[in-house]
Amino acid sequence: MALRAGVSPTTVSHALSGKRPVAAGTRESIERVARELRYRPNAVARSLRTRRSHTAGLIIPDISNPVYPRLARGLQDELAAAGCHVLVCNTDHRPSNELDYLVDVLDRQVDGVVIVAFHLSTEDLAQVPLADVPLVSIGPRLDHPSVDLVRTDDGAGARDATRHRRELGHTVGLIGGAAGLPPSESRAAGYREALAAAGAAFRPEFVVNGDFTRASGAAAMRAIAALPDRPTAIFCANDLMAIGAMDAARELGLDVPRDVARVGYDDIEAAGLVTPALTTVHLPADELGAAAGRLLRDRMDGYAGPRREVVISHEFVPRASA
Amino acid sequence: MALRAGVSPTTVSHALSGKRPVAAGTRESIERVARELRYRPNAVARSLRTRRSHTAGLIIPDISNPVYPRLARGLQDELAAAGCHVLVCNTDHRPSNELDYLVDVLDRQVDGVVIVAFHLSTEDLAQVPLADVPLVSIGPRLDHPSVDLVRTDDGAGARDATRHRRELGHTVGLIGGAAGLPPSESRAAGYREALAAAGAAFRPEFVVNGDFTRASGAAAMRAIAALPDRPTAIFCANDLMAIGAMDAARELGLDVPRDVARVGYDDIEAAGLVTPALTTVHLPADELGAAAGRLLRDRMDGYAGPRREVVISHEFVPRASA
DNA sequence: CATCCTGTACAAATCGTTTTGCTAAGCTCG
DNA sequence: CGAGCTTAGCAAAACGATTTGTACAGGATG
Repeated sequence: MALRAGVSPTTVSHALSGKRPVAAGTRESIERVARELRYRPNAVARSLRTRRSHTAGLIIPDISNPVYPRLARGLQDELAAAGCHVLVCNTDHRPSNELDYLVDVLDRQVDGVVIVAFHLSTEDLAQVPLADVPLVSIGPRLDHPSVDLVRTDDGAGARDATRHRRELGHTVGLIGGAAGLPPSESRAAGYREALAAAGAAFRPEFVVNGDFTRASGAAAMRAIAALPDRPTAIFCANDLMAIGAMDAARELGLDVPRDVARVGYDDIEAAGLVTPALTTVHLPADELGAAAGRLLRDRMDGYAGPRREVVISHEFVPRASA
Repeated sequence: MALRAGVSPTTVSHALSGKRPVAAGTRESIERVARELRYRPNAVARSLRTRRSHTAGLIIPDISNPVYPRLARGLQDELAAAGCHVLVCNTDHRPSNELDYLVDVLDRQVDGVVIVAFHLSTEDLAQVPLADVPLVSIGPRLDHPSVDLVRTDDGAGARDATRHRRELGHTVGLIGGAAGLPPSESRAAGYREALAAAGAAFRPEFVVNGDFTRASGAAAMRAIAALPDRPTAIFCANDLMAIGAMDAARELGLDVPRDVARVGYDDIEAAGLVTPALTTVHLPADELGAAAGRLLRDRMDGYAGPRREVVISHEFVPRASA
């Protein structure tokens, strides 16, 4: 490029970036040559020198889980405004992948990372040379000076859902998520709190755990249906399990929602499409992604203050009338 | 790193890559220092030198459209085997974005690109300095020596769907997609072909176009329902519109599927969850992504033969009995 | 006229690797 | 003992940009 324009690389850089003045004639001729040659600066070389890759990493369990595309989109839209692209990594819930992918994207000199961590701990994070790459955790709290947090109050969402069913006169069971995962724990905790607040007894046999899949929700429902006095409503830790529970209830000849009212969590698209429509707690995935993007952008723009925490409010979405 | 180990960068590189023999003692001491320092080679610098970024670009309309996460996942799994990460770009169907993002990822020296192009033409592509970066088009055929193609036979899928309804004795209408888009055209063509093959008249008033959204499907259904002798079945160019059509039919007091049988296209998750379940044509998005990933990998591994074309077979999925 | 300033463009260093060519030392073998 | 081979490691170039310091010319100013 510089050769063809008959000037030094320095001048080309200054002409195209405008960081230093270049004589009008020279600049025009550089621009002309650039156009003729369809010159495009090599982003890798630029990144090496400037230490900015205009790339962020997004580490999630699985992009084909319907919650994450919305989250990804919220993040991407926010970062696109900063000319930043997103590298998407699926951990498939394998604990080691969270750390491995984090290190991997850091090797690539990303300008920031957003992670939905199910297993990564503050101690794991201490081993990672984060340097001053900003990181946003969506969900769990990670203690580190440059790690911000975005979360929803899942416990409150679960409380709302459970309370709502109680107020309609139901006894409420729980189909929980996989044990040990943060959303399982907080949603189960909210369920218990709502029962306690209402002065209702917690009945361990009303609680069966699944693993967030539709099939596991069906299996859990079959287990609960077999109880001599089963609950009349079920709060499920996510929509897919609630839909699975509905599958099973129907197979067993139960009427939904008369015999078994369900409440889900997440508000995936299918929640509004099944019949009867699924009452659920809306998880504003796009807002989570967008909030994470904004926190990242602040840091990229130089924010270096204390760690921040953003709580995105959930919304209870009553749908079926029962 | 080299300083701390007391050897030259050359030796470090050889020791860690194994490209040239290094004395056992030296290698061990380098490995020890690397471990102590948690040394990780800078991927950007490496890419600059080796001209391989271990990154691919994926250009799609919108990751939050439920077809694309599956496609993305298929691609990512295939490329992960080659240590390749994926940069996801959403064009939002804006024509200029397809070209802009393509150029953008090429600037970043990606090792390959997969694009679901709705507007990009062979001529547009000729302006892009592809060099020898492999590109896979999912859908439309783009003429260029290093561009491979993966597609489904949408026309055949549409024919199957339409024929099936005809054989059940229905008159069949069409809710098409946005005019000018490849899937709209081929699916509409398949619809006409099936009618022609059955010796049935093509009735223009039975065809209303939407834009692939649920709301547009509902609007189209209302238009069709207003006809004096409306068709008894509707083939919709995608599932979302079919679900929208069902919304509208119900609002109008029509029984689904007795009064209006619908067939969709894509087989999104919700298709199996609505009641009655939606008969549809399964679009194997994950296989499309995986096939694209394999074609890319071949090229990265040195394949330089003629352009290839892979057709992924669709599958007709009858669900509602009507 | 000497000095200072301004505008313009270049040279050289830098980012952190990989790659190629080379040197030096040690060993083998006729 | 010298030619030839092997082994081990380094120097330097390269990748393609950005950044900083500097040189040179010409004009303004005292």
